[in-house]
Amino acid sequence: MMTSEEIARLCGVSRTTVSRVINNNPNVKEETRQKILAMIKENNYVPIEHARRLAGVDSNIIGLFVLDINISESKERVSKSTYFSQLVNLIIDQANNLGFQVLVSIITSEKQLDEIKNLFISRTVISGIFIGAFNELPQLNDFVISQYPTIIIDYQPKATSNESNRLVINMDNFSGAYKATQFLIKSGHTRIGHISGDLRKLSGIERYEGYKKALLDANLCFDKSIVREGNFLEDSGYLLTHELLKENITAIFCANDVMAISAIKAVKEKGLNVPDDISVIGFDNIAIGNYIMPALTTVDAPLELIAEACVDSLKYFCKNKHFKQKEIRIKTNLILRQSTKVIS
Amino acid sequence: MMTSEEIARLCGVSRTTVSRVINNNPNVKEETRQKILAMIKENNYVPIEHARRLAGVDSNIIGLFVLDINISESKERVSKSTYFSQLVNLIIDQANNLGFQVLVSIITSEKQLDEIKNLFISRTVISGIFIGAFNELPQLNDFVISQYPTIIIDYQPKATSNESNRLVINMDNFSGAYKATQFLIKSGHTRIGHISGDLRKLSGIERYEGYKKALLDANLCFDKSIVREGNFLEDSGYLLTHELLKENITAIFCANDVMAISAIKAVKEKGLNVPDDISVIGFDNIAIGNYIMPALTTVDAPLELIAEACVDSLKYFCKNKHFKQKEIRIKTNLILRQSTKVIS
DNA sequence: CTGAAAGCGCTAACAA
DNA sequence: TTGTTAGCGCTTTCAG
Repeated sequence: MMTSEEIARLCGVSRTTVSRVINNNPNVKEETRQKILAMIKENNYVPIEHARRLAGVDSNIIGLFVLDINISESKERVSKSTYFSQLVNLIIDQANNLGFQVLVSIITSEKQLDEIKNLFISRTVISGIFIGAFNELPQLNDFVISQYPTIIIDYQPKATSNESNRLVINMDNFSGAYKATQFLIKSGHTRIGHISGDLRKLSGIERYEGYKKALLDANLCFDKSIVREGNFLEDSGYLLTHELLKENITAIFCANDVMAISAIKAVKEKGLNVPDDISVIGFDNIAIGNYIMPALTTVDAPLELIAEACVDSLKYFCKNKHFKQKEIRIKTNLILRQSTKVIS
Repeated sequence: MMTSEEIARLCGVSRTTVSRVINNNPNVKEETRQKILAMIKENNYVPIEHARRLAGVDSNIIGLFVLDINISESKERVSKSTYFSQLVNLIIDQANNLGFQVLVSIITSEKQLDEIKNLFISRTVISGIFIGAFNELPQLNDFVISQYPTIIIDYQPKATSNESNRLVINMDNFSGAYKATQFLIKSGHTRIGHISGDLRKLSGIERYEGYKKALLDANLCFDKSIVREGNFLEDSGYLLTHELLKENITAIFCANDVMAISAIKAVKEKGLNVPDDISVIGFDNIAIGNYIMPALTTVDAPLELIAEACVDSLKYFCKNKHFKQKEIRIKTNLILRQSTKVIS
C-alpha cells in the first residue's frame, strides 16, 4: 500500500515534506514540490483520510439528516416525496461543488436519531443539516444542535441559546401563501378552500397563516369548514378535495403541488372542470406541475436557493466558526398557469 | 474530551478492556462489562471513528454515486428526476437499516469522478454503488470498479475481469417493455409509437428492444418513423409526442412515466383525448401517475427491490468478500389504469 | 479474564 | 527549506 512514507522514500525526502506538499504548505522548494507531486500522481497516492483526521485535519463530511418519523399511521414517507428528494439532491450537488462530501441519513426512529448524535461525537461529520423536523422538534436531541454547527430547514427555533452555531433556513411560506390566496380573491373567488400541509411543520403552519391573513385582509370571513388538514402527500390532497367539494367552494389553495395535482384529479372525477368550475393553486413549483393538464398555477419556492444558502453558510462557518446570520428567508413567487381562472 | 483512556481510568481498568467491550469481545467479565457500559453511557462516550478506522476497523460508509455527466446540452439533470431521487432515498433508507452510512455524490464532471476514486483510495468509503452510468461507461474509471466492491445499477458489463467484486442490478426492462407493447397490440393497436429513454443507458436500450420484439412477434412491422429518441425527462416526452402525433398513431409507449405524463399533456393540447384517441403507457410506476387524469397505465418497476438487493448484496459482500451473484434482475409488472383503451 | 506495548498513517511543533 | 520527534485515539498481538 502506498503511504506518505513510501512517497518520501521514493523522492529522497522526509514524510514531513510530503505532508507539507499535500497540505499546500508554502515552505517547500518548488523543485521538491514538483518532484513529490509527480511521484504522488505516478503512484496514485491519496492519503488515508482517517489518518489525517486523527492527526487533526478537519473532516469535510457534512451530515444531511432527513427526519421522517411517524408522519402518519400509514407507511408513507415524506423522504420519498418529490420535494424532499429534490432538496436532498440539490444540497448534495452544491456541497460537492464546494468541496464537501455529504453523508445522508434518513431518520425513521428514535434509535436512528441517537445514531445521528454519534456521527457528531465520533467526528464522522463536522456539521449537520436537518430537514423535515416537526416544529416542536421533540425528537431532535438538543445536545447535538447546541454543540455542533447545525442548519435546520423549515423550522422555527424556540430557545435562543447558543445561536452562533445554529442557522435556520426557511421559505417565505407566509407571503407565498398570502400571494396565492390574494390572487384567488382578486380573481373573484370568495369561497376558497385550503388543504393544509402537515401542521406540525413550519411550512404547513405558515402557509395556513398566509391563507388566513389574505382572507381577513380582504374582509372575507375565514371559514374553518372549508379547511382540511393534509400532510403534503398525494392521497391527502385527493381525499380531502373530495370532502371539500361538498362545501360549495370555487377554489382550493393546496399547501403543495403534489396535493394540488391530486386535488385536480378529484375535481375531475367529480365531473367538474379545472379551472372552469374550480380553481386550484399549489405551492413549490415542482417540475411535473407544468406538464399536467391544466398546467398548475403555483408558488415558486426555489429549492436551489435553499441548497445554496445551506452550503454557502456552512462554508462561511468553517472559516469563521460562526454563522453570518441566524435565519435566512427565501423569497417565493406566484407562477400563473392554467389551473386558475377569473370568475364573475 | 472523552476518550477510551478516560473511561478506562474511571472504571479502574485498561483501555484494552474498554476496547474489548466496545467491540463485543467475549473475553470480559460480565461485571466489568456492565460497569464499563454504564460509564460509557453516563459520559456519552462514542469512540472517534477515525481512530478506530486507522487502527484497522473497517468503515461502514458506502458511497452512492449518481453519474450525471452531460445528459444533453441543456442544464437538465437526471439526478433531479423523481426516479433517481427516489432510488437514492430508498437505498439510503435500506442501508441505514442494515447499519451502513451512505455518502452520496453527484458526479457532473470528469474532475468529480476522479475525486470519487480518491474516496476509495483514502478509505473514506469501503464500497460503492453507481447509478446513472451510460452503458459504454467511458467515464467510469475501471480502476475503481476493478479494485473495490462495486454495484452498478442499470448497466450491462462488457469485460469479465475480476467479477467477484462487481455486481450488476437491473430492472427486467426488456420483458416490461414487451408486456406493455404486447398489451397495446392485444388492445387492437397497430400503430404504436415509442418515445425511448436515453439510448446510452441500458434501460433505454432494453425498453426499446422489448418494444421492437413485441411488435415483431405480433407480425406488426417495426416502423422507425414512429419512434423518437427521448431522454427520460419531461420536456422530451412533451416535445416528441407533438412530433409523433403527426404520424397517424393510436398509442404511445413511453420509456418512463415522466415522459408519459407530459405526452398526455401534449395529446390533450392537440385537442385529442387519452385514452379515447390515443392510448399512453409509461414505465416505472411513479406515485403521481396514479393521481393524474387519466390515471397512467404503466409498468411497475419497483425501486424498493433494487435498493434492497443493493444493500443485501453489500452486506453479503462484507461477510464473504465476494458477491453471491453477478447480476440481479428485478421483475416488472404491467399496471392497468385508465390511459389505455381497447380499440376496434 | 486483563494489561502492556506496539502500531495504524498522518500532521505539527521544534530544531536545524 | 527540511528533518526529527511526538503524538492523534484506537485496536490488537502477546504475556500474564
